[in-house]
Amino acid sequence: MNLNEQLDYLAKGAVDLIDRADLKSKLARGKPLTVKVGFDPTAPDLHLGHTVVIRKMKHFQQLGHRVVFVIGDFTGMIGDPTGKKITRPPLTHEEIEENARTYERQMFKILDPKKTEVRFNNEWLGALGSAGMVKLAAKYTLARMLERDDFRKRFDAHQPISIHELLYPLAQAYDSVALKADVEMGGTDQLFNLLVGRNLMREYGLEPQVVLTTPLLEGLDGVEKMSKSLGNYIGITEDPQSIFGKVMSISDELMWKYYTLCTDLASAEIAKLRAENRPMDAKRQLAKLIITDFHDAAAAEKADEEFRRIFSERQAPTDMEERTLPAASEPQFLTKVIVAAGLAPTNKEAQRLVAQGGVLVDEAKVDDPKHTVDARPGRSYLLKVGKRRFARVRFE
RNA sequence: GGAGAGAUGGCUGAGCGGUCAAAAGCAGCAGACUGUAAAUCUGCCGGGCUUUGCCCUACGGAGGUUCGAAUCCUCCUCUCUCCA
Repeated sequence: MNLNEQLDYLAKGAVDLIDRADLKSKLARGKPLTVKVGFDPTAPDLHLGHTVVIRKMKHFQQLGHRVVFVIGDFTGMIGDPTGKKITRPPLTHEEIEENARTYERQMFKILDPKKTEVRFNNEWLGALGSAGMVKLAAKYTLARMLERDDFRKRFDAHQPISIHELLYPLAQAYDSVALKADVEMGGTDQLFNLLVGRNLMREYGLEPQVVLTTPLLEGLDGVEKMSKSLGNYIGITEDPQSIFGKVMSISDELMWKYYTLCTDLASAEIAKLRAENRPMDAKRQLAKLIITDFHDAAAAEKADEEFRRIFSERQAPTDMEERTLPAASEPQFLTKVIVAAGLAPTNKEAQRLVAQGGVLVDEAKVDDPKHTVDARPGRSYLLKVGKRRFARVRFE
């Protein structure tokens, strides 16, 4: 790739790039750049939303640059100010180690371990001491801190801003100083913090880092940003079948954003796919690409086949859970069997499902909530509840 | 320190002392349709019970008034706003 192609490749999907000319001149030197991204040590379960920036890290790696994955064990004590719960109890050393290992396990599905450095920012921030912290704080002013949107809003609204919250952007910025970062990346919500890094580096007489922000990825609902607490996420460690299904469940419109942010396809290729106007095929392809990243191509193919089998052809999956239930001489209510097999949480729910025609026993619809099944030893049934819950139950 | 507002089902948010298992929206689930677990439409959406009904639990917590309270009173806990 020539210089401009490299620039385009790295800028794909980015929201802010500050600034392009700086990045260009850094790249032009032909030396590996230090690319830094910080992660919160308290939430080590990565999902597709996190992969947006991780994928961008990979792009830098592909071009031969050095990527530093900073685990904010020091900044984690402060917690990025949100105006809500502020100070967090510090994690123990063991917890941090454990979280770091989890991070590594997950992010190396995407990143090249050989080109990735993992660092903890307590290494240099802890060493600073209180005197060092005061010196650091002396480099910045309140007025500049209030440029940050949420600080400004809280200040204007007379809501509390604790002093230590002001330290967070500074501490994060100091990471860039300590690492002599050439580039720092983060979500769009990180823009202010990243820019503080740029300013602080100037204060320390270093060449300011380039700032690149990536969009926040909407979750499966297409509205809220993807997050574990909202349950609208695709986890990096999920099984292929679930990932496939979840991808298929996003809206046709949202799919293109996922293509841009969660695959390595070039913008032109994505535009071409879109022009073909075969959303289902495009979405299947997307699902397979994502699964290939976290598992492998064979798993992706298998998930696709299973999906077609179950939803397009409405057949039972090839391998499904088998549940053994205690036999009884008396016939048992189907609803109870459904609950016992773990296909519905409560009897009431099972009744509803049956009444609404969502239950098939051995491929035949049963819509009588009082339906009973023979439960003598050796009897076995294929249960289908709703579109995607299957189990074979056997009475022993 | 003082004054005031509020706490309702996963979330947002209505609720007249009885007709409230509690409006509405969102999320979720099911069905229909389909090109997908897209979109759209319809239904369901605390739990138990061999169930056209009965019984539990539920409106921040504890008491009280009442034949009857999410709705009234008292105290407590928590959140927020304003004044100092």
